[in-house]
Amino acid sequence: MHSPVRSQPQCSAIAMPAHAGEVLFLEADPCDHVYELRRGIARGVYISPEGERQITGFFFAGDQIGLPLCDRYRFTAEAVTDLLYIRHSRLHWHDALIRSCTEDGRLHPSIMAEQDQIFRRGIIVGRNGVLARICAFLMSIVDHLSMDADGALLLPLPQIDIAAYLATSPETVCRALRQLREMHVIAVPRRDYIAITDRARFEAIANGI
Amino acid sequence: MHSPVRSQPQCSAIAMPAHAGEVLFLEADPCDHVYELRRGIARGVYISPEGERQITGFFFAGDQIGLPLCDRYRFTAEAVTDLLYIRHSRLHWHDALIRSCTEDGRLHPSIMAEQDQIFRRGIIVGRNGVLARICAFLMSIVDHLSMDADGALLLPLPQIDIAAYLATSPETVCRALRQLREMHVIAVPRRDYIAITDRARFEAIANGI
DNA sequence: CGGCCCATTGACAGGCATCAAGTCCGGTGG
DNA sequence: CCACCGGACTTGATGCCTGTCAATGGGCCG
Repeated sequence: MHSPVRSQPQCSAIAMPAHAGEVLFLEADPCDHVYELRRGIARGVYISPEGERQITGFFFAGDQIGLPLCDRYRFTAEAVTDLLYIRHSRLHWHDALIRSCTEDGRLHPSIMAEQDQIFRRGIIVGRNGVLARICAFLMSIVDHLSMDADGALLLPLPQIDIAAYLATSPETVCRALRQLREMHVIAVPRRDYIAITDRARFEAIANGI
Repeated sequence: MHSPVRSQPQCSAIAMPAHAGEVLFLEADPCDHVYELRRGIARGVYISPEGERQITGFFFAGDQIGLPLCDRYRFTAEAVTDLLYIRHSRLHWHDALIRSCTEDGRLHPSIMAEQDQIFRRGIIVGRNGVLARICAFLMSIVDHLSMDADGALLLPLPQIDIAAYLATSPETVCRALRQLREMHVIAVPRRDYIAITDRARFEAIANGI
């Protein structure tokens, strides 16, 4: 069966743009495409039947979003910042999977990466104490953040989204960040920037003191 | 279509027993085997560096435990009740995966099942309100429970484990169950049995009123 | 029968959600 | 260039939820 409509051979050559807030795909849509993020940050959003909004994960450059493990997307994907992404067809991704399976003898790394992320959020949200949750969350994404000249990390995530990820309220996130600032564990030199000033204590809090 | 995976003469012929509390494998052990549960209930346990214990999921008859997506198990697997299980070698499982991949054109269902379970716990734990968490949890496992003659479901899970799954305390679980009983949403005819007496309200609570 | 673990219940304090203002910032339009 | 506007962030006050500690009861197993 050859690819129907969207058989762009140059498919992976052109990165498409998306503006902040834009929707890549909706929950329960048939997963016909895998989105490979090239630049920017995206979020996975799950909305319960009554409108409770949870963020199931954040995606960074290099991540694959919306793997077709089942027929329909389990969450909605939205751009947090402006994006560049590439859209692979489901079949193309499936071929790559089988190739990686038979050649390397291991599963496509993106499957593990996706599951790892979901698993990690479960553990983080399962902690009690907002300080621990925030520090654990920041630790889990710190490797994906770009560092400024003076050592500050660019963190372009609205606190609303952090709250939705950590299953708490924006006010609580704000207060927790202030507390960390007053403890001299982190610093916020500029808007959207954060610096970890006391790494040891930071990790201690993340792991539950 | 002939029966797919289960044609192993020796391997799958003998189901091994395990007693309640027994460990199947430990977190961070190399995942050399996949455990197929035939009878009983098992739990996945994650223990944080400081000893905080979370249950990442429950496994029922038919489930595959410990898929080798990465090199090492991400959680410890323990028997909740007495078990019967079959242990497949990693290679054997991998072969079955590739076969299912190339023949059916879809991934091994167990991968999806595992990810589904992890995802669902994240959503459940992310809710606030213990009543909602408990009802959502029970809804998610009710299909795996066997029903008694009088319509009561066998639920052989200690409240301690339910609490560790829901990221709360055993006392809170007990109080929440009592509250549901007083609301006539559930009934507890015998120890380890539960009956849902008001399905509509039950689902309403599970979904957040 | 004794011991142990689990379930239950009560008392209490602390954390966090919620509501309500107020402030800051970037963007837009005049 | 400036004024305006809307959204995000911040802060305070308040009450409920739930975690914690402690004690009791109950069932199971040795």
